[in-house]
Amino acid sequence: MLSQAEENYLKAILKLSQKNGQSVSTNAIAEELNTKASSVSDMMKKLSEKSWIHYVKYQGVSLTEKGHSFAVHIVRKHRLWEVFLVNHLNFKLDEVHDIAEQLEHIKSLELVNKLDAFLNFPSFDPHGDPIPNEEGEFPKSSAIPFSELPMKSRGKVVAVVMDEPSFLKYLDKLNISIGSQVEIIEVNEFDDSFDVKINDKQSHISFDVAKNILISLL
Amino acid sequence: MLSQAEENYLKAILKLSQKNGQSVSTNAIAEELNTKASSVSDMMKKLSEKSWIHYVKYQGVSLTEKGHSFAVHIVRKHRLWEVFLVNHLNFKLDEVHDIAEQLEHIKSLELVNKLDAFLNFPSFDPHGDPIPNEEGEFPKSSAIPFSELPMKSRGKVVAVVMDEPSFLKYLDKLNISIGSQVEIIEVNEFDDSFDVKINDKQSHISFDVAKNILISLL
DNA sequence: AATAATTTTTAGACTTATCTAAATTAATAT
DNA sequence: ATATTAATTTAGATAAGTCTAAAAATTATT
Ligand SMILES: [Mn+2]
Ligand SMILES: [Mn+2]
Ligand SMILES: [Mn+2]
Ligand SMILES: [Mn+2]
Repeated sequence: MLSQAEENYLKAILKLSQKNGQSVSTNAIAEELNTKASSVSDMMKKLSEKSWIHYVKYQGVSLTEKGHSFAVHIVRKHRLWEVFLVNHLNFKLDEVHDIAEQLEHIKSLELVNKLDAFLNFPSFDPHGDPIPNEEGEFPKSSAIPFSELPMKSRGKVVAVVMDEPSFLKYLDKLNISIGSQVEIIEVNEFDDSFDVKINDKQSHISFDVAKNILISLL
Repeated sequence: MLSQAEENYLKAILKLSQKNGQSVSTNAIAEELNTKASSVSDMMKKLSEKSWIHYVKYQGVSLTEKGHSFAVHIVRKHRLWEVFLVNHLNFKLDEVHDIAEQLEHIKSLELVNKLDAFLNFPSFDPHGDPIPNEEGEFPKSSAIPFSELPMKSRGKVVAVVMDEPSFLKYLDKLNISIGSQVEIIEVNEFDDSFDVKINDKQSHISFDVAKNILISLL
């Protein structure tokens, strides 16, 4: 069974390899985890012996298939807990990361899947990051949060992340429902809100609302 | 900040001193935690230096005030998580302990209190064990689960642990509400169910129902 | 291609938590 | 009161994870 430290290393390697592609350097991992390069070297040797990563001295590391799917599983747990904390315990967006950083290490497959069901199988976390399903598959990339819709492009609402009645009621008021056509007209920098078109009618929505609406590009 | 190991030791000491009163022996702790007496001795020295326990060599240990209230806090977390797992994630009674054993170590006062509120400030966990409040006070002992009402004695329903609509509806059908007079007539060993009187009318309830109804003795 | 700068690894030390085996203290029985 | 037994502590090892400082390898620069 993986230690908490080992899990954090795997997650860091996943994050860095997703960002920069190819193999990940010792220094990059050290920086990501606020530790020293020498500690990373030690750990890489260990993870490599256990076949979680491919490691050639001085050449950087990459995840094995086994390592990759485990790292994805930790990310899944992290993001599901964040959904719980924000949607059900009323935490603010900026308060949940550190707690999820701990909760992601709780070991119980049943717990993860029951939590997933309880949350209604969300596809994105409160920060708009995609949540892999039980099989480790990320939601189809065609669905993105409204808040990340490219300028000028049009999209169709395909899902809603949050299931709070008050939120759904508010969407109703905004005339947003599954299937609505949407488009971002302008981003207001100072509060991250958006001037938008909903079914060709001009409207205005906050970032908090936009990130909870999933769009498929047209 | 306490390590997970230290927290488990404090909790074990609390549990043993609640059961047997007075000071707790090295061997008792070792057995409770499935470890060796020598490991316990080492840890006692450490906890004592940090003022979590009173420790005199060969004389056993007891919690300091600080140690006691911290241990109670861990118990609080453990039991609140158990309520969440059973009432909201549909875990069975026997499946939650090991998971709560991990969750109890998550560090965030805000999390505990928000969870408490989300669960509606329950007084007992799914096993019928009392849950201390934020101040570390256990629910007044006059309230006990129906399932622990002594034979022949009568009691009054003062609270309901579970807040599931389906459960409340079922209580309604059984004619049980706050203030109802209840009495246990007989315990059916093979399924732990009870023959009872509710407002002097004979009825039958399962253990699962009985443990979620809080009684104050008349 | 040789040198300098940077990155990475190794060597050695430290902390936490655990163990086995031996020594010590306390409790019990003669 | 001694001797025996049981409980507890100490001594010495080990494993995980981290660190600093030094050595080695790689990369960049002249
Ligand atoms: Mn973490
Ligand atoms: Mn997130
Ligand atoms: Mn525990
Ligand atoms: Mn319990």
